[in-house]
Amino acid sequence: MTLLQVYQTLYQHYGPQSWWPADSPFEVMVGAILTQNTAWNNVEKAITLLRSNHALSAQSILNTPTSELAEWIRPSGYFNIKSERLKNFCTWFLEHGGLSALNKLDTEALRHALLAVKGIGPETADDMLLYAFQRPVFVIDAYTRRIFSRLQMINGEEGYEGLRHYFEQGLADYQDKVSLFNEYHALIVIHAKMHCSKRPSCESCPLESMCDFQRHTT
DNA sequence: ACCCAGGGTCATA
DNA sequence: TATGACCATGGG
Repeated sequence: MTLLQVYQTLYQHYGPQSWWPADSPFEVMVGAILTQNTAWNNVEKAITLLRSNHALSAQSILNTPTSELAEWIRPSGYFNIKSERLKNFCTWFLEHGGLSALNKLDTEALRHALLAVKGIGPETADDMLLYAFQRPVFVIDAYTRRIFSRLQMINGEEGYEGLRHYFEQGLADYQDKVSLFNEYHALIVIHAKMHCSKRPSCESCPLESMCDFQRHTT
């Protein structure tokens, strides 16, 4: 079983996902912070509140008192921490000259700069790199670990960077990596919600024939 | 009432 | 390096 075959199976079953659901790259990045360990449904409510308060720009977020910002993003959970993280990110964003200036950095430099922001870890940074900056970076999340260890393609104990390299190397021959990685991660998330959450429903799962789930649990 | 979600930081050993 | 505690809402 290859990474490309798994991708094709998911794509044929679920179709194109056209991620990331947002109106602008900046909104992608805000969403990436708000969705940390949180259901996307709750993030949408928070973003709607930010939009209705005209707080979907770096400057307007920084102009908002942290306590008020926390109220607006309350539905996304962890609202006190996340309001701090949003402000950290916005300060960084403006100090680096905004989107156009950041886009001139190469991918490694941009990734390093993102990871220096308090509140942005590897997955959040890679969400931003792939879905806001269109860089060929494969996003690793808990679903990726779960699905591919059940497929016995990884053991699940690898570190984040190790897994990222595994996926990026395994798909190195592919032409349009940004589009492929974009769809692939989206398909992993959609598929996991349907079939591979911590309470799996394996009936009519498109990966059933390759999946090892029963042997793992019994 | 319990489990989980499109993580990350910090203190401790 | 590797655990554990903590953050907090809303849907199933």
